[in-house]
Amino acid sequence: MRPTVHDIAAKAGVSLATVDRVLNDRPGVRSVTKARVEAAIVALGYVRDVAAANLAKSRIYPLVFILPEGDNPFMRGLEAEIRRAGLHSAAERTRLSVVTVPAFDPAALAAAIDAAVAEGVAGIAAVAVDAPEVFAAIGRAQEADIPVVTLVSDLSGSGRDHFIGVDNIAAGRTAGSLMGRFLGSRPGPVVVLAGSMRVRDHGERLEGFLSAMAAMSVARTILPVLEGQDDPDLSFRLMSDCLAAVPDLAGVYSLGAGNRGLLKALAKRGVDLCVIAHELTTETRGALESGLIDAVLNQDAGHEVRSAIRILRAKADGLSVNAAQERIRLDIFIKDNLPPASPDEE
Amino acid sequence: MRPTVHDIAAKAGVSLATVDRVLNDRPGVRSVTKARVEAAIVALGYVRDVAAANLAKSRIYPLVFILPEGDNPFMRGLEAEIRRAGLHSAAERTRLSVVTVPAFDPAALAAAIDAAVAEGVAGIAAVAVDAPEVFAAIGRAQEADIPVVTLVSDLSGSGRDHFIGVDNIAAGRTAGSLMGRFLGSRPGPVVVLAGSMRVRDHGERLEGFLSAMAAMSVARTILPVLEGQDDPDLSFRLMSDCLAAVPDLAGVYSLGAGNRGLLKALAKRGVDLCVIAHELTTETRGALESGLIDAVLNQDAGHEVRSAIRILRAKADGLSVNAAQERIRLDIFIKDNLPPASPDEE
DNA sequence: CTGTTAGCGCATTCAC
DNA sequence: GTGAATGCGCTAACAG
Repeated sequence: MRPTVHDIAAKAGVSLATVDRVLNDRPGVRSVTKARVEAAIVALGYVRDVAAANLAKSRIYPLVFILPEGDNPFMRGLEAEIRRAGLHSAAERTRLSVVTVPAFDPAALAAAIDAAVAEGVAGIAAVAVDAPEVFAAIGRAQEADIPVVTLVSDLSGSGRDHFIGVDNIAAGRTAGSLMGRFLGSRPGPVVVLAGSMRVRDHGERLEGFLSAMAAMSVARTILPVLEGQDDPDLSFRLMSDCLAAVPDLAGVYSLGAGNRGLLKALAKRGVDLCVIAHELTTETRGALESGLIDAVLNQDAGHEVRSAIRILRAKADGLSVNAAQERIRLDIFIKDNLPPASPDEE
Repeated sequence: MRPTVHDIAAKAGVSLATVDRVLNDRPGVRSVTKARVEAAIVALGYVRDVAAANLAKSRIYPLVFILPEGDNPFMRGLEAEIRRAGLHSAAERTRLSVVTVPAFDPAALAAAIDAAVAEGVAGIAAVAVDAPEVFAAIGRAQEADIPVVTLVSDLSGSGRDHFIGVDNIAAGRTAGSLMGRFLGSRPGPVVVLAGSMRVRDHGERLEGFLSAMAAMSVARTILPVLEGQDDPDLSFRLMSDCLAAVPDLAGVYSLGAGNRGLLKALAKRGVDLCVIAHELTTETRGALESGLIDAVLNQDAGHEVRSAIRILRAKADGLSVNAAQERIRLDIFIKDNLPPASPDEE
């Protein structure tokens, strides 16, 4: 049988309450007593039964997710995963809520973080925007002792406890490498369609892509980046203009969420390009199946949500996290390794 | 507050014991009483607190993993993941053990299953071999009411409760598709290096690969399959002979665990082929980084182990499983999206 | 500073 | 058939 608090109380010659105090390092224990108890703990190899502890505390963890609003399919998919995770939240003693704020808007994001802090939530997961207001708000959350994780787009250097998402530089490199191999010796320039350079993930993907393309044996022109603000109409216009202006275009790397506009422009022109996009959504899945898109780089939203919950809970309890399990992989999907469609993939 | 057994007891006008009886449908309750309790349960929207239930039961779940022995790096990596999961097993009230049996040996596998059943374990996870003895052994486990999941290689049609692994036909198709794109218009035949057709995963991968190659616009000769028995020496000899006999060989698909022998043969010849292999190990990772291998298809061993544990526990408790979470993805790794090396990846 | 006591939500004897 | 009482491992009042 595993040792319990009773065993360590007996071994140390103290009461349960005292054991509990040193276990949760609460004040009110003489250092000698504390030392004796700690000795007993290591001697017995005690490890606390978290389930029992939570039962006794009957504590619940209100967690808030802050996402950009709008029709960004990946973000809406993330939201769906959060709601789905909410169904099982009872078992994990968590209560999940979602707050949406205007995309690429630092002030709104900062306000949402402050509101969550004021509410006294047990943890915050937010899709970061790279701006001083957001830095400051995260700092205030830290001071209030509320763990914060960044989701999808990081803000390292801020006080965030953890980043949950892919290595976006590597993602860009991967896109570049695949683009190079798929194009082979075929000539023609390549264009990058982004959302906004205000979010770090887009900037990092571009950086990785450019470096991979530069390292290719076949030199290739990269046209100036199109910033579509993740907006379907703007993305469509930018892409249409580009297709008209550059008849020998060989490839497109869509590193943001402008895929709807991109696909519309491509379909209209009926050109055969090498297209690499991000995030598996109903749109990109369909385009992959029809051959309009050659590869999709993806981060698993379900995995990210579950990871965020586990990490925020662990942080709230002051526990450590299993880094290997929490690492988010960069999935490469082609037509052939597409997972079966899930009902609410968006 | 969530409703508890007390609430339902009060509402139904019975005692806790009776509530418990109907909750775990144990005998000894008049059908009228039972109906009244069940009405209260749905009326209150009761959902059982699993943590508390397990605490009260103080039950532990002995689970056994049956793997092929030998120096198959993927299997040893799987074993490492099981041991790693064992460290956290306390929290999940599981006790994990690993049994190894000779590879591709149905009788040994069947005997190991029978032994586990005799021991009275709570669940069995096994890498299946396609043979009647194994079918029969799985059947006996089912009769003893012990859940069985197949790991990595399936045996559908047997009574296994679940398969944990990738869709191997899709894996083969993916390999074929990538091979075709990477080779482009480069001429030359392609060869497949397999382990044994006695395990279904190898057969399925071959099937998928052939169909994808057949569907390519560029017709390409596929040489007869080399069966290396996942043995480094035999794989090395077969590959060396092939390289000598086919000077214009364009590509290799290694669908089993013969990568060590393959790489040795390739390094010796210093040829530049398109090589696609399975499973990310220290060897394949190194070869990917050095450019000897172009792509690695992988199934995440850690994910598989954690999934097996969750599923066996759920089955043992008669609970349902979240299919989406348990689906094992087929990872595509190229040089650029390689995850950081973990200490014990093997 | 330290100990006693009473639960958290559920399962399980043992009586009736 | 049904109910009362006890405990799983831990936390949290409340006393001393």
